[in-house]
Amino acid sequence: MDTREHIIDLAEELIRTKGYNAFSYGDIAGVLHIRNAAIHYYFPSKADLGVAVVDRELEKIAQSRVEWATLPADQQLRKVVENFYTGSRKGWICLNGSLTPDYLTLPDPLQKKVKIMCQAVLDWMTACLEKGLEDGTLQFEGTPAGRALLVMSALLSSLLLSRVLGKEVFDSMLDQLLKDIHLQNNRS
Amino acid sequence: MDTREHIIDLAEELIRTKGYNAFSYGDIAGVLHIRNAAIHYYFPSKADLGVAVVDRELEKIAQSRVEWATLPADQQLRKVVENFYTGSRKGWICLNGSLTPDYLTLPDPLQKKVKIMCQAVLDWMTACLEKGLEDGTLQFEGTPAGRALLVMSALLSSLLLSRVLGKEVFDSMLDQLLKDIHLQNNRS
DNA sequence: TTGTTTACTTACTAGTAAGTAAGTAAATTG
DNA sequence: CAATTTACTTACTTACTAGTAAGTAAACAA
Repeated sequence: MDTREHIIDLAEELIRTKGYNAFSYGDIAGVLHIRNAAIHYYFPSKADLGVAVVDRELEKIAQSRVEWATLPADQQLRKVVENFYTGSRKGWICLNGSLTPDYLTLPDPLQKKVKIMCQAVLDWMTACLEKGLEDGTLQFEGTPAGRALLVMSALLSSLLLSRVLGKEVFDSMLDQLLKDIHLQNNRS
Repeated sequence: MDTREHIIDLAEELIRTKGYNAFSYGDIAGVLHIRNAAIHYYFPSKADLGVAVVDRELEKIAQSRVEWATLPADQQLRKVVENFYTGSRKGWICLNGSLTPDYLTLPDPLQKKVKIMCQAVLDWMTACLEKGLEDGTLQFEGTPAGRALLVMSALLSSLLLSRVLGKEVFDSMLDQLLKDIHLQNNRS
């Protein structure tokens, strides 16, 4: 019954399926059976709505980091992969995969948030890989920071490409990706 | 002086910087000092223009495959990487990186072309990695098809992420990526 | 009970989008 | 030379878009 949260939910879905520039307040209003102006009441500009979506994602990331902090690195990674698997089934790409291609067209405050979000994901992934080396649950070539970029990149692209080329692509990519860090893929 | 080609040039630039949904005929008309309707003369609908951009890219891919066919696999890959490096310097992402996130919003004929383009890049990359195993210029874990997905993914994402996080990201990713296929990065 | 805030709606503006129809000057063709 | 095609322009329509201003019914607070 929380209209504000409903709006953010739908905005996230629209951004992750159609992209920031391809959705309008009308899309959301239609589903929620309210008027466009009601959305402007909560989010005066579309930029504000975009920022709210990214802010909520940033909170989720921060929460997960705390919540999973005590788990071994391989289990943390499995949980991340699980999230991407859920997205893939729904045909949703990740926020970074949706917002970074449109980066140059985004309003300034949203650009800043996207930058923060990218860095947050990368930092988390780097920390996770570092921990994996320490607790012995992961092994890979190169530095944790460099490997983190490739892992992030593969996760992002797996959603983009599997939507176009078919879901097998998602499994195939994750299989190869996890082997690169010596993590057994227990889905395939 | 070939207006038609000029229009495709600009459309490609716009798609690769701002995205398909964020550019208009007006953007192109303004630069070329012609009217919107002149663009409709060559490309009746925006879908036609999008298709023309992808078709030209498909031709370039086919041409390169033929032209480089006799080169060792590592040299072929270096040429591909060179292309991405050029894109990165200009802040252009690749067509797949731009069009796959918007996939669900694209007009049907353009969706079909994007699918064909993705598959063409993937096929070429797979063939290239296979050849690398045969001619001994490349070594990697897993199958050529699986590795090709990761290479393609890393190239695509390197452009997306380096625009947001800084150009160092591009170098860092390519370094790690090339090491995974035992190809020395002669740029860093 | 009165005043204020919350959560909207109605009605509107101004701008931009793709796309079309009709006209035209210049080049090309028969 | 006449007819036609090429490469546009002008002028327009239709459909959205984000965003705003003013109003309102219900809930809440003093």
